[in-house]
Amino acid sequence: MTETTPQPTESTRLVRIQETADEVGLTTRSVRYYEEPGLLKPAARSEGDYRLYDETDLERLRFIKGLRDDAGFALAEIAQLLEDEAARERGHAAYHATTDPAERRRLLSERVVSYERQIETLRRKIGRLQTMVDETEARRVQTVARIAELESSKS
Amino acid sequence: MTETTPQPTESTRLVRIQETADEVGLTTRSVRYYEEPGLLKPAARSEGDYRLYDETDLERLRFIKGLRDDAGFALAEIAQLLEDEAARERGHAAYHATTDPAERRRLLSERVVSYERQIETLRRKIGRLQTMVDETEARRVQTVARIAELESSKS
DNA sequence: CTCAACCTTACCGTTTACGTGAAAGTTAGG
DNA sequence: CCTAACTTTCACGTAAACGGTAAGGTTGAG
Repeated sequence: MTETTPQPTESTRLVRIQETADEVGLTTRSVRYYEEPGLLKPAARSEGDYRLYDETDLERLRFIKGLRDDAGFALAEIAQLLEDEAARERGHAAYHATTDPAERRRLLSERVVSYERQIETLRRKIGRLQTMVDETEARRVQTVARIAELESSKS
Repeated sequence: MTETTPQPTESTRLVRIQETADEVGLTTRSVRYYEEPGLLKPAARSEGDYRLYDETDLERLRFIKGLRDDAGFALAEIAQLLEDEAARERGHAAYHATTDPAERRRLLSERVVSYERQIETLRRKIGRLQTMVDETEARRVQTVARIAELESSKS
């Protein structure tokens, strides 16, 4: 048992929490904290119980960070979005577990509804933000026009 | 001095905090709290120091609530946006205080930059949200296509 | 003038999303 | 095997954004 390096099986490179945090731009504290509301669980634990994350976890963390920073979602809301995603994946599994076309249609329909709910949530936020952009843009254009006026009358 | 009702001068109707809060859908606690970071100050105070708000204040509160609820901005960020707005208005005043075309152009340009900064901030958020919508939409479409497949092969 | 309803400031409590150690165990190079 | 660096689980601290309540002043209809 002279297995010094964990011998990365090539497809599953696992990193510890500090490297993970650095990689996605979070603190180790935040990464650990995200386990409480169930936002993510490390792909594995080392012999000595160290958290080990894989590439899927990193993507998930980037996704969470995006929602938090850019969209301003609370962790509870993010948890909801991720839960919906998980539900869809469970539906995916159930889909392959049956061959009954009617049952399959039902599962797929459920998924579509879930997607639509999520899109609705996001679109509502976008709508509000867009309104603000439009209003600001209108004022900007008006101001630019005033500048043009001054330019033309200065001759 | 049989002046019972404060005789609303028609243009400046002032309301107290409870009515104000109800009107915009906030609690009195929040409305008071917004004074701390300097988000708004009541238009006036009554003889006995009651806060009195005018229509401008109500609009401002609705604006704040929108940013908070829909856009998920922190109060500090909202304060920044409102400060920019205030700066633009000061520029507006300065604009009318001078007749020098060069100075006027400078002030207007400053305003445009301020508008653009705000638009940038909002667009960044929208962009991130839109990406999520697109991804979700793509999955939805794919799922709908799968349902159609099932439908066509059931005959 | 009276009194219920409303308001004031002040202060303590709460939730969220972490920051910051403390005390102890784990890893990995030399 | 030793040790520095990293990690673990508590556990307490903090800033933001309020909620709630106490103690007392203000308003305005009757």
